Amino acid sequence: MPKQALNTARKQPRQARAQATVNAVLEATVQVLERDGVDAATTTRIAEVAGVSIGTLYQYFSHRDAIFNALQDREFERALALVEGILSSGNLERSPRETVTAVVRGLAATYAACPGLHRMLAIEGLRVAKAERVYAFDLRVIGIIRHFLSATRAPVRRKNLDAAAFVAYQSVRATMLASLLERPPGLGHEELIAEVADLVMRYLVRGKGKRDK
Amino acid sequence: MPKQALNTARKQPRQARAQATVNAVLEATVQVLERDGVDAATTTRIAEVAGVSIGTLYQYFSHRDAIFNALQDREFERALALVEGILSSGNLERSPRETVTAVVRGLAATYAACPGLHRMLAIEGLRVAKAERVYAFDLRVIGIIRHFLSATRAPVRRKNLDAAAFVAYQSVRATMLASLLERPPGLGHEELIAEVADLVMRYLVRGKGKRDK
Amino acid sequence: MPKQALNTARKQPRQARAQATVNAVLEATVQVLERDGVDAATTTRIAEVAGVSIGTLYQYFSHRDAIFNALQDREFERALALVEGILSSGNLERSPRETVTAVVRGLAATYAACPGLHRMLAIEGLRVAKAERVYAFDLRVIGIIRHFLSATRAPVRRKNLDAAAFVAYQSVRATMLASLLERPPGLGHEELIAEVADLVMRYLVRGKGKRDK
Amino acid sequence: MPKQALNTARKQPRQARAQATVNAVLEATVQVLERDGVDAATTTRIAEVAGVSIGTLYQYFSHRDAIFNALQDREFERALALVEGILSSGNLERSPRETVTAVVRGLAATYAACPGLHRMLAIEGLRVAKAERVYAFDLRVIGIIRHFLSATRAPVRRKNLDAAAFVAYQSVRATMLASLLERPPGLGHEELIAEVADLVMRYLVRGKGKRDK
DNA sequence: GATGAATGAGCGTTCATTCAT
DNA sequence: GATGAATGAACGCTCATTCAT
Repeated sequence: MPKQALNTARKQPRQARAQATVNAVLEATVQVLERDGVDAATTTRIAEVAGVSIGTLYQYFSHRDAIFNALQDREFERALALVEGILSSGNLERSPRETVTAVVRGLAATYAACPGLHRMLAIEGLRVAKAERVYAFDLRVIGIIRHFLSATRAPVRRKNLDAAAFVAYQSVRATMLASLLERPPGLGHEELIAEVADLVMRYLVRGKGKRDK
Repeated sequence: MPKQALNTARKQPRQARAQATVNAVLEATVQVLERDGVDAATTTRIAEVAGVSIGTLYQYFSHRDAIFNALQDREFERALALVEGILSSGNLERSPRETVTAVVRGLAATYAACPGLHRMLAIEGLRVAKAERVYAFDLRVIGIIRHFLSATRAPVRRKNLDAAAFVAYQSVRATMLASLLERPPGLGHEELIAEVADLVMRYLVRGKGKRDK
Repeated sequence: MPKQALNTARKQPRQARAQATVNAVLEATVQVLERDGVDAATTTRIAEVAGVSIGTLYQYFSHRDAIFNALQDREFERALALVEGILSSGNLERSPRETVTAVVRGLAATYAACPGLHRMLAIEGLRVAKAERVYAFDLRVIGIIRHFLSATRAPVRRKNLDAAAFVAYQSVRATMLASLLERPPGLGHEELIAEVADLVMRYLVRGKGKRDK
Repeated sequence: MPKQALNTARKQPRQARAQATVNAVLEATVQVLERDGVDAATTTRIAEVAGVSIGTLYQYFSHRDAIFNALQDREFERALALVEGILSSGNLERSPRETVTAVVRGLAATYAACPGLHRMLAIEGLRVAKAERVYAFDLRVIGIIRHFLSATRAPVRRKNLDAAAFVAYQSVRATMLASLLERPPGLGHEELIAEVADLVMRYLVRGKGKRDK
């Protein structure tokens, strides 16, 4: 079972050159997304930027959405790894606030690294056709959070851990993304992270206001 | 004060029939959005469902986006009125939790009334071209929330009211919309409202856990 | 036989108000042509500028081209009257150069009064559908010029008077219009008139160089 | 030096098939123009006649006008080459009348080869948007004529050579085109050429009446 | 495998014209 | 007569996708 399978990939890129092409297309897409926005991300443009012919592109991606899906998978995987890494048992000794802050900061950094990409991912995630994929991802995040909440020594306030994980995740995600795209004035990056972390902390953990250790 | 201002210069409906047409187009768009999703909302389809020729549609909307914009305005106005109604000074005597719950429930109801529409609104709101409109709306919501926070007798915990309003609004919005579109299992509607209300309450108000009155 | 019959007119405007409407439409068309060019001369726009509803416009002009045709008739009539006035027997005593210059200057003034209109007329005149109308007009001009050439006491050089009239007319017309629309530098208005007059003079009249009286 | 430069950035035809397609489109346009006139020259029709899909057409021409522009360039270049060839220094020994007649005849032949095309070119040339292109061309013709006038041994009568070139060019152009489109009776082709040549000769050259050698 | 020319369904939009009020 | 809301054929154009070379 390959760790990163393109669901709709036409062929398993076994050769190095093939993998290089796939990467080139993926990177090109991100680049186009960042530089010119969603609407510019046509297959022609992507192939062009990737330095590859449109025919070659279609040899590795059965249709345009497959590229977006691959990108989505990649980001999902990345986000999952991030969250999992921080919430893994090894960090159970850290203070809850530190842990939460680390997750929020990590997610914020992920979004900030390529806002255009995440803008697209957010748009695509809202299409009915993509609902399943997003939902599957959400379930995995929730699973991880849920597991952490039931393992942590911190006094968790919530009863319904699934609900808590969902609410916490959506709140963090939406707020960080919105702040990145709208850039509201009077809201510094660090301050926002602190606010969101506090939002989540107070929601999840009993008696853990700002001044508590 | 025009009852329904079209953003782009186009014929102002002077006859009753004209206003009916505008409404028909707007309703048709919502219908298409609900039934078939964003991608089906072509001008041809909308005109068809509205029982109107494409030419007529263009008499009242200078371009397709103008329809979406009108819908956005309508929903924005609706949401604003809702929030403002609940947070207005008349409700200062209510318990903070009741107030917050009312807002969350109201927003949830608004979204639930036409999820497809709000899905589209969310997508459009993510397009760079629409950033300004969304931002302007956000500022107004923030203003209302901010005003409430500084007027309420409840002990507000936050220092930066703008940040608090932004974080609270985005969290509520995203969570309610996501739950509507993804329908995660094990998360009843009322339970979700209670969770989100609690999230916001603990974040905003000092010492107001669930069991407090 | 009405002196100015609109060939495709729907009704004879017997009442004063009707005639006023026809004029308003015609003037509005000229205005739009001058201010915004040919492509802006839509029926809607014309009706708007004329202060008349589109329905009313169509009560006096069976189709858009009827407006253009009326304008063409009007300008043709105007040009014809001008040329005829100058070339009429009463002016036979004037020096040929004066006569020719007067015609050239008159035509130039006519074009300069509303370049946009004549631009449109030139364009329309090139459409196959309009060939007949232009041809009929040309025949009339040629007739007038021809008559003058056979009546003048000046020594006419040409044998084929029809050919001469045609060549002279087309040359004057094209040069004056082109200079108006392209405004070539280093070519003053008066200088151009003198040049064109000289072109025609030398072509038509024997031994009538610039320095001859 | 690209053999055929498209004004607007579009795929440069690298394969032989591509160049064939470009030619097919251009030829198809001329054909449509000749057979059915300007108004029939829709992109769909052109593609159809070219035996090519509409998409293919747009691979080589960024918009419909680009086709017309390419055709304009081609004809401009052709006319320029013709005039330049005849007025080049090698022909200085020929009698002026022969030279002028050659130019007039050449231009007449060019127009007669595809009247529909030149009708369209004339119409397009009258659009404000195209003024620059026409003007640029006119400047080039004028330059060539001017250069010839200052190099010829024939006694040139005009002082302002720019004006003379402009007037002469416009006269020839307009008369030849009008005669082609209107086909006035009693005016044979050769006779017209002789008339126009005489018009220009008498205007430009001193003491060179018909019977002079 | 790679290429890129070719495809065409389908989109948004315009505007001359009609006709119920 | 006058109005202007409604009409819809037709246009220019895009872009994901295919397939001969």
